[in-house]
Amino acid sequence: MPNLSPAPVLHNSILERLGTEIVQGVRPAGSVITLAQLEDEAGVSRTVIREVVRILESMGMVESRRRVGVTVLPATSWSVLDPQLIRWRLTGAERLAQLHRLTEMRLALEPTAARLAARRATAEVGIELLDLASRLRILGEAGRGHEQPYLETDIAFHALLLAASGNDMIASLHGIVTEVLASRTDLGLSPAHPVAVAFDNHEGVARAIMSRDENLAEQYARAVVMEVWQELSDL
Amino acid sequence: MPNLSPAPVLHNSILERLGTEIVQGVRPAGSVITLAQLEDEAGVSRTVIREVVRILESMGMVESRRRVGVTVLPATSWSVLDPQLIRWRLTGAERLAQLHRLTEMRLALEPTAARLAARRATAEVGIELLDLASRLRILGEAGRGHEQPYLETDIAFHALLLAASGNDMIASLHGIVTEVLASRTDLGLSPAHPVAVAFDNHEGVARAIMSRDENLAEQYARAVVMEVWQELSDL
DNA sequence: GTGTCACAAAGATCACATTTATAGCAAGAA
DNA sequence: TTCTTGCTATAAATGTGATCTTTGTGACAC
Repeated sequence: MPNLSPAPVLHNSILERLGTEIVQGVRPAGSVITLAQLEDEAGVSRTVIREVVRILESMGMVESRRRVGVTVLPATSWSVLDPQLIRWRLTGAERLAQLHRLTEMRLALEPTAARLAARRATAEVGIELLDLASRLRILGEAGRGHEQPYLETDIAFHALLLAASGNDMIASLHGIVTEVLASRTDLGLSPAHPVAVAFDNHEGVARAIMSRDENLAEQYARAVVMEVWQELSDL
Repeated sequence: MPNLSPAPVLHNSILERLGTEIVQGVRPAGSVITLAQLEDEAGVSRTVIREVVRILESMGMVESRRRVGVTVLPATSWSVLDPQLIRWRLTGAERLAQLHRLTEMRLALEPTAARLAARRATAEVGIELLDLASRLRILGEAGRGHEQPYLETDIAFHALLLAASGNDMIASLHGIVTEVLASRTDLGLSPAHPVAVAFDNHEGVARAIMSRDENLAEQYARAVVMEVWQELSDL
């Protein structure tokens, strides 16, 4: 697992603070603050604050104007697909809503990714997918569906599927899948014994891709996500 | 139309320059440059350069390390869904490849957006969608399919559709649709007289949403995007 | 309303202190 | 010899602070 936590440079921690504060509504849209205020609120120098504000600005979260200050922008203008922002919105009160949104994104992406993969994936990738799918079955049938290895295998399967789409925009969203799956386990929603049809669906995706059956691959992938989607709707 | 062009502040123009240079391969992955070099290459002060590098860093395009300098990262780690990066990749040699990627994203998103809209959209939104769809028919049958009003109506239709999904992550991707449609007209691919089935499909989406038929809405939306997808595949 | 004027705050530059990781070299062990 | 291990010099980012310039806003006068 790559180290996702950013280097312990000053501006990163400040960015993290400000970002989460905005997301959680501590600093609501329309609220204004000057660089000088931010400066001594955080107890750092001008330069650091400016760099942080610049990043937030490039994410559409704030706007910096002369003579006015730094204004928090409404959520409608945020770059909600930015990985950092995705993470921030998974904390606090927003978490469940965010999980819903993310799962809907999966519902859109994974079936299409499977379709594209059926068209483009190499034989090796197909084998790898099938291998991961059968490992899921083995772990699941052993009653280990709620443990770390199952989660990791699941993540690997879906990341590979998205990558196999051959579209880097789709592949770049593997972080979304990772967050959803991890949160699911985290919230205790992952059963020790997953239903058998889940294994069938995963293997179905892999087999359909290997036999280049685009429609079937899409169907199975949809079934996989639908299961989680249903589960989440009940909450 | 909101003003998308950034304020004419110094760091924005430098950002634009550096960003496109990286995207177009002028600065390949792995290439290293120091802040000092960038500084007098661009002829601006250190502060400006630092802010630019921070933004590129938050987009996963460069990495800044002590004692080494600023390293360009491989495309695999870029935030390819960042609106700025999307625009950059639509310039130069990357353009056609980017259009393919974007269309594939549409293929994933729009059918699901239609499905969600059928579940959630208000009656007003349904009416508005149908209105836009019939305007498309009127303009198209009048042989004005390649003109600006048609393009604008088309963009409005799809933006509203994505917004009606009720998922802000999906809605945030309307920029993608706008770019694809605009490029299509720009490249002269939009016929003066679009095929009649295109109007049927747009209206079909609107009507299915109004009658809350999720499956039908998804099907029609897929048909709409498929048409463009086919078209683009022939290039 | 319309102009203009004062000023607050961001934008930009500069100089300098601090930190850290790399590279190079030296000494010792295998 | 060759391969570690450890030290050291130093390049470059990181961080601080002071200062000047620019511009948009609000208020005041007309």
